[in-house]
Amino acid sequence: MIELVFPDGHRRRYAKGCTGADVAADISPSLAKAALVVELDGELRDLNRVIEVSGAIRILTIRDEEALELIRHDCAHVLAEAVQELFPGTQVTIGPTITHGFYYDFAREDGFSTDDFAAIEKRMVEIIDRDQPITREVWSRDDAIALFTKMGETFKAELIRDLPETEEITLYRQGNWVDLCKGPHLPSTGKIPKAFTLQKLAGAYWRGNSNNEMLHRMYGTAWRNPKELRLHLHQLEEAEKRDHRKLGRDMKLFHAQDEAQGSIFWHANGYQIWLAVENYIRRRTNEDGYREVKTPQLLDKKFWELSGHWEKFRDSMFVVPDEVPAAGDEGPVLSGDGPLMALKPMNCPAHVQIFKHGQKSYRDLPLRMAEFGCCHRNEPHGALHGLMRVRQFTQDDAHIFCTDEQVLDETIRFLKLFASAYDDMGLTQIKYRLATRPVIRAGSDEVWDRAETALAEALNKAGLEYELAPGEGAFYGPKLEFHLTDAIGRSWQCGTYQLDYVLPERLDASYIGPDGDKHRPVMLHRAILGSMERFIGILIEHYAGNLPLWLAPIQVMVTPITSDVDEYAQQVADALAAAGLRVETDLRNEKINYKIREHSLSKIPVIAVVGRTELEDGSVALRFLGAGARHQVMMSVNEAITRLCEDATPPDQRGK
RNA sequence: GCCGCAGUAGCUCAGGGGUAGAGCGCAUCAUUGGUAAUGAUGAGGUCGGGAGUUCGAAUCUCCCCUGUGGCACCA
Repeated sequence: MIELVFPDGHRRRYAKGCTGADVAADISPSLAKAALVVELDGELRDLNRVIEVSGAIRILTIRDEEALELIRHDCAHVLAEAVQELFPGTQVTIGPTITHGFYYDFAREDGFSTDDFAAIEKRMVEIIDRDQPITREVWSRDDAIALFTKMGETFKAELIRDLPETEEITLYRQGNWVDLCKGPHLPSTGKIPKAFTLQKLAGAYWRGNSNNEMLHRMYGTAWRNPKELRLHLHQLEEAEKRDHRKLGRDMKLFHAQDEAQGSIFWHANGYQIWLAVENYIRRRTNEDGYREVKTPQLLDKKFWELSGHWEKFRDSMFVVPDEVPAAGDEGPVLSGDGPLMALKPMNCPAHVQIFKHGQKSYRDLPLRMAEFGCCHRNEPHGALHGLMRVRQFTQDDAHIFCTDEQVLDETIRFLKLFASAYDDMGLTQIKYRLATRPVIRAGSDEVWDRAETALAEALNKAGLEYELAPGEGAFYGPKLEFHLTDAIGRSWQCGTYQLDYVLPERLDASYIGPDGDKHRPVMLHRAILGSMERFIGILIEHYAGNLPLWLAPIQVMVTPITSDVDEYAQQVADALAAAGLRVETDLRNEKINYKIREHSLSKIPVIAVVGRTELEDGSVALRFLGAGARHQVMMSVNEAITRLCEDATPPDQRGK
């Protein structure tokens, strides 16, 4: 006999060799029907798997989050079975669950089209209707490899071969279809709710390596019931409305066009956001002991050779020959013989040149050198994405030259500045990552040990939770990465903080120590926002375009109701503008309803409505975005100025 | 760069081997209206580019470009 303990503390004794299904049936017929999987001492197991030992048991139904995960996993299996039935010769590979759904990677010469989805979904429903039991089998490694090899499933055979020796090899069978899988699974295909849909088709490299074969990945989403599915699809549509590319058009912020692929044309409204953000960071860094510099766009290739980037990243640099182009139309414009320069992809070597200019003393350290540096990188075409991934971008960059002993304090100091800036911007969901030494790297292990320890200690002292990203550091040092999420849940790196013992060496930067000898400084590369472009994209999506007043391009729209008050409207606008607010007037011959709608849709935070009443008593009616007409407030022009100026003050200047 | 999808008016999109469509926007006129679309009239596109099939291509085929969703990459 064994004894099972239930979540409510009850204990029951069962014959050794009973299954989860037996236990559920023993409790109630309805539970027997609803049970999908059991959790035994924290391990999820198939309902029909024999329970050999005593332990804590939990019987999971569709209401449990873990069960939803299983449903998604089973959906992936059913998808694979459907695809193999419909497209003979297709090989299966892996099919895990992801947030909100699942995918499955297939190998097939001819690939697939989204036009195939309807037929595949129909077959999936048929497989569910077959309600075939899903059974677990334990196989020996060699037999399993032989089985899949015989079936022509070379990818599966490779997977098994690479499993650790200790791993138990389990196969799951549903009807005639069999797959290598760790499990667990639902008892039968019929338990899968018909609340799934295939969403998209994409290429994905086998084992994530671009040298390997390209597989065909089908993504799907699956839920407990059709209502949940509909809700999820609706949420996706809503999220798309926050897309910065769409809002960028609607709010007249920026555009991109073929002739400057991957670069942004900032319109007046968009550039106003840029300026507000840039000036904010400029104030914050100045206050924190940085000095701002400006360095050249075009630099001789020797700097990139020295830094090591020429070797590693030359294929994504814009290289420019230093040569007078041919004046005539005949023949090539450039001979190609000129010495090579490159548009800077980063600011570091240029900052080192400033550091090296004139002798530096240990008394100058830490030396914090900042630049809003415009950089160019020839990103792969498939990587370009709105403002998030561009070929020309501006970093709120800075380099701190310091001694080894100063690294910890500087890191803590930076983390404080960083956290406070993001707080002011209203961004709270930040993922901190510590990226450690990559396989190919410069510098000794001892140096890396020291650098990684310093960053981890600073994070701990700053009280920040972080995740480790082993092997993802830069070749010259470990990094801290600061990631933010866009409207549809994609994660983007914004800020960065990198420790570098290599570049000062390679570019021969030194300072005179108290001992009178030359020493190497440590270089800290850091950016709070990262790329201005990407950060603004994130801000737009975070606020769904409804930017706080201090960031909004147009803060107030003064709108007369009839044309008799046009002159007064202009006076009000002039008074607000004189107080430093960004104001426009809408004197068009349109009805007030129309104007309110239009300015609300273009996300202008405050509409100042003026009519005859306001003209008579020298007032304005302020209508705030999202609050509606009921919450509008009447006040004198002077009161409006006081109130709006207060709201429009950047967070770092409040109370000053 | 790789795989899927898309490209028709400024924007959103319909259409589809035989004279290019709608709504919004824009222009003009009328209207002066108190809080999310006033009405009328008009202008605007050789349907992303190139080649091919055809009597005839925006439509079919191929190549290229760009965008887009992923994958890979991201100093």
